[in-house]
Amino acid sequence: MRYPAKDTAAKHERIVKEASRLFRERGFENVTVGEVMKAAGLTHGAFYAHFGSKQELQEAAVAYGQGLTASRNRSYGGTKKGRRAYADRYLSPRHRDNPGDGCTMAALAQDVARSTPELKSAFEQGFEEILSVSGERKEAIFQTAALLGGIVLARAVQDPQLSEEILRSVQQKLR
Amino acid sequence: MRYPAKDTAAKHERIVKEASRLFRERGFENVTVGEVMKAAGLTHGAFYAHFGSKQELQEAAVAYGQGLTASRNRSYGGTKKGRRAYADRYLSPRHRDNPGDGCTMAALAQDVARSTPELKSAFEQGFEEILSVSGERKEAIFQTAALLGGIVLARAVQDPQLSEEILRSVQQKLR
DNA sequence: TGTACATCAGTGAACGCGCGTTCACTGATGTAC
DNA sequence: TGTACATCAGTGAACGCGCGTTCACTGATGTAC
Repeated sequence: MRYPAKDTAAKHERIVKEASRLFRERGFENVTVGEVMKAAGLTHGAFYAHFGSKQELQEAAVAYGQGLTASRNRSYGGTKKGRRAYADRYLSPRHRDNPGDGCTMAALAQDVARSTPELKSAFEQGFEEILSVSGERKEAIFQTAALLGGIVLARAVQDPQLSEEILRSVQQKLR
Repeated sequence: MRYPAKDTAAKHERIVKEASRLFRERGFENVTVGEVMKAAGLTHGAFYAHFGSKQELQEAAVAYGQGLTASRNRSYGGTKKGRRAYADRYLSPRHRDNPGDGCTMAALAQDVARSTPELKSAFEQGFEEILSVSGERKEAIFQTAALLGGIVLARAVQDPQLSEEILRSVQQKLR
């Protein structure tokens, strides 16, 4: 049957949102199109009414996720104080343990690095937006790298104490 | 037919070595058992004479790769000067463009983060070894995070100029 | 405003391919006597 | 030292499953008159 045109955009956005969350939680390869559609409250066949391929969804999801991070950054401002507060939040156990709600770069940067130019461009565009709201450029690049590396390491080790130590060390050194 | 026992260990190591390289280049999910075995000069069926599963190979490959990084770190020493020289090499275009020969953490940390406790343990053990040869602990953790974040970002963006800028920025800030 | 009809988002079965894994088989090596 | 035989790394075909994608079909919505 034909569905209300006014709902289409909302459904589209729901697909992107759920995809972004699931991809951040598990990576592109470990999330199926079917899972994303189910999370969005639809069946898998409908997917191709919204996107040409899973690859396209990845691009939309990365762009969306980078936008979220940019918004979050913006709310802290580009001052030294703002950056420090952002760093504390970024390097928290809560962020570490909830990649699905967290930074897209911290969850998917390596997958993006191995992927297509289109996906890298989506990543890059978001990264530039993040830089543009984070104060002095070189400083912002460095802080992003340190934060990213810190949380990635904290997520990759098994021992909770070591994980905490990593978060604390990066946090302190960044002050 | 039965094969010379003296060659078995060498073949085993070749499998791990090629797996480590291929995984670093493309990630666990984008490398097949068959490809690894072909790279090692064997057919895929023989794989299960060496490993119980692909998962086990991932663990061996990460342990091996982390060992390589530890050796490299060791050769630079834990002095301030050594760390700086290491950082310059780590943040080079050459390292960025050759993940297969590069740091395992920079290539696979996010994949490890999503994987099993066993894999995280292999990663962690190597990380501790790296720390143990890198001078003052907190300093070493921070530097590792910044280097990791820097190269991961440099690999994930599409524009070569931005990529260079990221490498340079992290390099300079780390001095 | 009412009526006929074309549209197209969504459904769910099916397709086809690739991958991890299994398995029957091989035959030189290593071992027991 | 020689001989009989068991072993097992390696081969290559096959299996089974999951996934991305396709497709025939549905029927309320939107449109033309």
